[in-house]
Amino acid sequence: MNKGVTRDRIVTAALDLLDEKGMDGVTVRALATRLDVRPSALYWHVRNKRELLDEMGTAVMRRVGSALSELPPGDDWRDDLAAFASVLRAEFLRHRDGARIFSGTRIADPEVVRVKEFWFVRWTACGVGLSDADDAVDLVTAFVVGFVIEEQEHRQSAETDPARYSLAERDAWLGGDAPLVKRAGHLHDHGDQRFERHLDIVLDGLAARLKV
Amino acid sequence: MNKGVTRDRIVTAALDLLDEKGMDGVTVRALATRLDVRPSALYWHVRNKRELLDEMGTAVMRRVGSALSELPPGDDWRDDLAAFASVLRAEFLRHRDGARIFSGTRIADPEVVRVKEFWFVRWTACGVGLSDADDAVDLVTAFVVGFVIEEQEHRQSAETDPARYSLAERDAWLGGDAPLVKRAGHLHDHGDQRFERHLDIVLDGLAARLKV
DNA sequence: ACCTGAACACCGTTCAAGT
DNA sequence: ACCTGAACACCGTTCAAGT
Repeated sequence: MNKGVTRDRIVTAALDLLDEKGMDGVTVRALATRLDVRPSALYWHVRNKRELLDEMGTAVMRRVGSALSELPPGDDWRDDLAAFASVLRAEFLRHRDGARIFSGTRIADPEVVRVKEFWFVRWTACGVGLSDADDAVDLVTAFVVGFVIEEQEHRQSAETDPARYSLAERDAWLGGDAPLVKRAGHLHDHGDQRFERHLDIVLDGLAARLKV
Repeated sequence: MNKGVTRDRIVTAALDLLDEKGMDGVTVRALATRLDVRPSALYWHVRNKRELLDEMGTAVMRRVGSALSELPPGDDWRDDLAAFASVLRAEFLRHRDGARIFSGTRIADPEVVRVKEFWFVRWTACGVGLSDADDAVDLVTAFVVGFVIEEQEHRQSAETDPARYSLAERDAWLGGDAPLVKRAGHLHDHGDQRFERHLDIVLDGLAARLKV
């Protein structure tokens, strides 16, 4: 009944492995075991490990694309970009170290490209310049990547090493020479509301350029 | 004369190895060979590979901190953040895959913390709220990380696989269904001027919140 | 204090051979 | 067409033993 090791099954199993064991756990041999097959068998379906990693990234980006195309179109570029940012973050958060691992992946997946074309058509119709529109998508992407890398790093090391991000430990480590940095640490929030706030700042900056 | 394998020499050699061979080339064994010593010897100086990686990241962040403290202080928060962004990008660019590898690293290095305190003192004196100031530093950091990851990914695969980012190949791949995406690709620039432009957008967004 | 030697339990990848 | 078996050249890490 395991007859039928397809490229798709390999990629799915690899993503499961990533979530369970982390990046170091995604080995060709562990993958083979999980698919009930010998390691060398995988090389019939996939050229090498690098190609497997690319395929995993593509799968994630495909999800981003289809999640976006199922969403009702926003009222303007700002709505569209806000939706894009949220969906991208959500898909990164689904997988351990998702932002770091999948950020390099060619975002030029067909699904995502189709959505982008759709945006460009509507935005330029509203008077937004094409290269400004292109800048906007890339800038939001960069922001989300950077934000979620930090977010996941923080979450994950909070699990494995709770002391590392405890405020008390931090205060002690900082000593007496940095009172404002210390106070800022206590004001620091996390999660969705922080993301929305920072995203709004980026979109505010874009508004200055994109407005006709 | 090789008597004296210190933690510092290990980290320096590891960074050299990273630049020459890439991330996969940074192995404990290659490092030992380069230091003219047996692999197990390194474990006297360093707990494990993870600790070595952390140490590499700390070294990079220390450079960011000292580069900043040697710079003349800017006129306002915007100058300071622009300088920070440029220095951070420059240090990431010094090392292969620098942004991806070192982005997770505790930025809470003493040197960097000292610079941050200095900023906070001056900015809050100008009426900027402390938590806004903290947001600003983190937001700029996230942007730089995201921007440079994309930038390095692009540069490096342009070296190893020139076809991958050729416009002609891209146009062919896109087909006829995405004319705007295709045109946008031709308008797309790279390097310093792109960075400065995107950074300005982020700073514009921040200006709306930070101004008294 | 600092390093070697030898071992252990792993890796990714290739390729002839099987079915 | 799809998979196994066996091999190759690697990994990180531990630990007794040397100096």
